[in-house]
Amino acid sequence: MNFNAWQDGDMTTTALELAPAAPTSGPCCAPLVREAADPAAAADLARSFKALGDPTRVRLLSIVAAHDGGEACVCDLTEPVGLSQPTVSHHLKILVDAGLLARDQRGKWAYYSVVPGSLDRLGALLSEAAR
Amino acid sequence: MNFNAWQDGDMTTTALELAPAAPTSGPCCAPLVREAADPAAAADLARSFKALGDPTRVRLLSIVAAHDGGEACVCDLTEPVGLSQPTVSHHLKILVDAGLLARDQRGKWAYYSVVPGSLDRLGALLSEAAR
DNA sequence: GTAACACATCGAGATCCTTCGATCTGACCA
DNA sequence: TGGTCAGATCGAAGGATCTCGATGTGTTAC
Repeated sequence: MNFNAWQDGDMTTTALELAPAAPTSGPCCAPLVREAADPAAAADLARSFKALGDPTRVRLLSIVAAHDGGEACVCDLTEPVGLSQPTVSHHLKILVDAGLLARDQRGKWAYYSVVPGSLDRLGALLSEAAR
Repeated sequence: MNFNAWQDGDMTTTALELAPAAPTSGPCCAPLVREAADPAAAADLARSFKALGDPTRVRLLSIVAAHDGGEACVCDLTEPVGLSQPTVSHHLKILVDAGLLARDQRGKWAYYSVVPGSLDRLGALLSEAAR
């Protein structure tokens, strides 16, 4: 997993070529509004993105994916992110609840791994959303 | 833009076939940790996802994209999401700051539109992250 | 049985986020 | 010049989130 490419890109927020048909006066509020994402679908989506909306959780996900065997226990994660064990445990629970990480208890250790396809699914949804 | 497909899927959080080499006893904390995403890159990524981590903002993005000409003004958005004008303005600012929406002032109206490629870029990053 | 260990859960404090009414800024019109 | 409209900005209230130390739970080792 390579999240570092995010930094190197040219995320230019260029001005858009706006549709010429847009009026500059008169009533601007068209009565019909195409509701592309209903509230329930939006809430589901937002829940997944919210889990990725914390730098610590992005790092945890990344470290787990890059770890030997694609899995890591809590004690592997506290030191790299520089947070306490309860805090790391809290973030891992959020990632599990979002369906991004899976938890497997083996003996006294809890092993976390990335759920296959979960990131792909989110990514595909974003890539296709703009069409 | 169709965000509704998110609801229909089978986002199964199946148990993973875990690597058999993982030890069930002995020291579990390997000294070397491959840091896949450095803190700065993780923070940048999290900032983008955090903008998408609110159901209202997902709906706003979706409504803007589905609107005539791919753009909409604030007065087109307050009624569909059922929130006050200052609140909608606040959410739009967050989406603009995240590079997902562009703002263009024409006369006394402010038109918002999805920044081309911004969602694709995030989506591609997620799709490739798991590799 | 008892001790040690890995991890989850439980408050609590600090901070951030969402939302609103009120107000301010510009643009347009008479 | 004054009025109206679209939208941004400004506090403030309420709730959610992040983080921690303390503690509980289950497993392993002696």
